[in-house]
Amino acid sequence: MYRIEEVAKKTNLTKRALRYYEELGLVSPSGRTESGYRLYTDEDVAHILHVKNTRDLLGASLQEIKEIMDLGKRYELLKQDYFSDKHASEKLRLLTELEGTLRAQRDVLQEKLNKLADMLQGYDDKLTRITNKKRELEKEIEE
Amino acid sequence: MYRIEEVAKKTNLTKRALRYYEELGLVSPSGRTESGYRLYTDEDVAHILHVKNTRDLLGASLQEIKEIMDLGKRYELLKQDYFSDKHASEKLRLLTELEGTLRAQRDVLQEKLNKLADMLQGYDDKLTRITNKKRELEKEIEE
DNA sequence: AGTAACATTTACGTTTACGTCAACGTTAGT
DNA sequence: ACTAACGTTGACGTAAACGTAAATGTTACT
Repeated sequence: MYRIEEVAKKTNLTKRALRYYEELGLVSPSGRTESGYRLYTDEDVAHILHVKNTRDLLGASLQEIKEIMDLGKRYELLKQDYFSDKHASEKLRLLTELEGTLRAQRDVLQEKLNKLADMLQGYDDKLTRITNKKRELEKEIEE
Repeated sequence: MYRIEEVAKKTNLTKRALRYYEELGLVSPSGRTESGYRLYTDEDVAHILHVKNTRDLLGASLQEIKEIMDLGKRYELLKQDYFSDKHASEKLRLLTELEGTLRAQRDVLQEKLNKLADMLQGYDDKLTRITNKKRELEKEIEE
């Protein structure tokens, strides 16, 4: 179990950001000491990193991230009462909703991936042009 | 030449955003009508799209984007006085600086690309698991 | 036992990236 | 010639994502 500063270092977030994320209901430490210090598990840290990646890579707002995760949690809850067939159709509905949003997110990611690849190619082209230019200049100077 | 609303539609930015970018020195319309209306060329639009992509994909702040582009412009300026060998070493210095920042940006992009690919894989896995689960549930309901 | 380094909550402050009027001029269609 | 739709420049407002300071308690070391 880690205290907040450890987690801040591990995740490269500030302590304030961690508390803020908790305030939004995005991440919660698994426990507290008797005196009230937050205690995070490795699992908590992994979760935080996932949130951070979603923010950085998908470019989603913290609210959006929360909504995605709440959807997942709602399903996990339903999953619990496994043996109540009564709720099978309800499960199916939720699952379909979850599938929809996930597929949408996936498509956004795919789109970003494509654009990123293009952009990277552009950078590489520019870099080789610069390298050539540098060689030219170095020759020019030598003389 | 397009007026601002056209450009807003083409780039999927608001008119306010376009003016704001201009205020920051990020993008300027190539011309104005006699009465003061902004006029953008296709080249301007392409530039704006590049800025937008850099913001969305690299996740850079508008200030950072400006700094990157200013560096490029500084080089373009030096490039102008092509025949003054006197400045060859100065060119080389600027070029090396430019190369450095570009390479850094490239590495960030590469890193993001890798993480994005991972994340995408994660989504796909989750989606196939959900699809299976749905099939299960559908069977269960039929009976 | 003292103290430096860590933690807590509360609350106000700040930056970025625009949104939203207001007051006013321009363009274009009928 | 009128009017709707578009443009301009201020200038103030705002949401998100924290930063920062204050007041206070806790750990841990010497």
